[in-house]
Amino acid sequence: MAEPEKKTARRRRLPSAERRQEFINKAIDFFAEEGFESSTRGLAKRLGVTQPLLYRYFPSKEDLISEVYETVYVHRLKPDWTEMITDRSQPLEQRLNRFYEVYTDAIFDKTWLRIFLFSGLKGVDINRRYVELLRERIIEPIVDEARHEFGLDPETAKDDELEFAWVMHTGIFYYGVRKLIYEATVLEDKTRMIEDAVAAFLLGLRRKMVGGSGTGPS
Amino acid sequence: MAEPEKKTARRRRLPSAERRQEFINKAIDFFAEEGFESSTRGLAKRLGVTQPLLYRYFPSKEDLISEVYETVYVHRLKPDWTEMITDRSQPLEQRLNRFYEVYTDAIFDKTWLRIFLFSGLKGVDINRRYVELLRERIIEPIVDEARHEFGLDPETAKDDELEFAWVMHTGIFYYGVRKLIYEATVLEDKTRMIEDAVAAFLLGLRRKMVGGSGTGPS
DNA sequence: CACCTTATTTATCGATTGAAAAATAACATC
DNA sequence: GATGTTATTTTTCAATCGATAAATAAGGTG
Repeated sequence: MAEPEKKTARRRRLPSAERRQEFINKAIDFFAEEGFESSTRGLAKRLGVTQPLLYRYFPSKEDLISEVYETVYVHRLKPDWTEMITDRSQPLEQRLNRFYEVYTDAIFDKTWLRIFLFSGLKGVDINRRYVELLRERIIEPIVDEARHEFGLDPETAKDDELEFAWVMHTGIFYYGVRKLIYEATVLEDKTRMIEDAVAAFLLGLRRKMVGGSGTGPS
Repeated sequence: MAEPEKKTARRRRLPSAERRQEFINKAIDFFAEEGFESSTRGLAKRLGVTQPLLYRYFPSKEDLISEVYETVYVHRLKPDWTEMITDRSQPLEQRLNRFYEVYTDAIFDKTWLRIFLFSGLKGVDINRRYVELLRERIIEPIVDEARHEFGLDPETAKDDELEFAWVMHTGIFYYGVRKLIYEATVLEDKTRMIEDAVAAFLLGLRRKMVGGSGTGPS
């Protein structure tokens, strides 16, 4: 009465290169949701293939994870970010607003943020490299441009100025974390959030660099 | 020739209450370092006891983890934080500087930050509750005090003002993450970092609330 | 159609996991 | 010092882990 029940599952037999990339892409989503401690069997199930097949394409789970990191981080890197910040044909405030609009469009992605946070907690090397890259290509250029704006020597950026830029940057960054990771209620107007942060940053930086209006109401 | 090799390890046989608390306290450090996926055997080894003993005190690994969360979060809660912010006998800027000095002293701890970040990624309920508590006891009071300072109705705090306070707050918070989790080089002068952030926050907020000095240099 | 390559599955291994059951020894009390 | 309680260890189990070896079938080439 029961049907013949063909046991052997259909095999799609994709060419190697595509298959490999498909595995990596879906592994990114999988590990971002479940964490890197999740099993290769769970991943294979989601992929619709058997678990040993993964080992045809990656020598070990760790190698697969490395490729996940590499792909995730590399794909978000836009080399023209620095140019957006240093393009003096526009006012600095406008440049920063535009940059953070674009930057947050790139990284405010649930998968990316989770991978970033996971890798940071694990002390993975690529996370450190990314943070260093941020400093070189974003934080330092921002402070340099601000010093230029205020007529100071760009070469002598102070540590507290860089720190101040970090605080603004990570404050904006964490808006995405609160929204997409903690799923908290945030201001829906992202542009407004950025403009307020950038404006306060420049106000505060000018106060630090060239003195100026105090803070108290008196 | 070999010595008698007494097999049975010495047993300390601590009273139940102390033992339990000792387990929780050391479990906090253990899971903060190794992550919550680490084995109960690894934990027992660090505790200097056998693994099944853990199950005398906690019905399951998950129950132990819950106690870890509870202990970590509860121990950091200082109910007088709100009072520090709302004590109008001092200028607001001074209050905020003092509050963030104390607050960061409390949470800039490698173990606490790691547990917080882990629990956030896992979507644990207590993390959400903590963030909501932050809003009620810190973020909203800050904005209310600022509105009072600028002669506005404290009851009509706008969403963008709360968001702006969040950005400053999380920017300060992330200074600790960069230093203790990413082990990045940060400005050693924490007080300076706080003062700059708070000053810029108040400058920016006054600009938002009552208008005032623009940002551009012209 | 025959043949070869290789993508994929089946089956399995040893290690490790959370957890339970049973044995044992430390301590309190009389 | 005998006795009962219970903290602790020893032993063990079933499930799951990453990984390997062998069997199988899909597809290309002649």
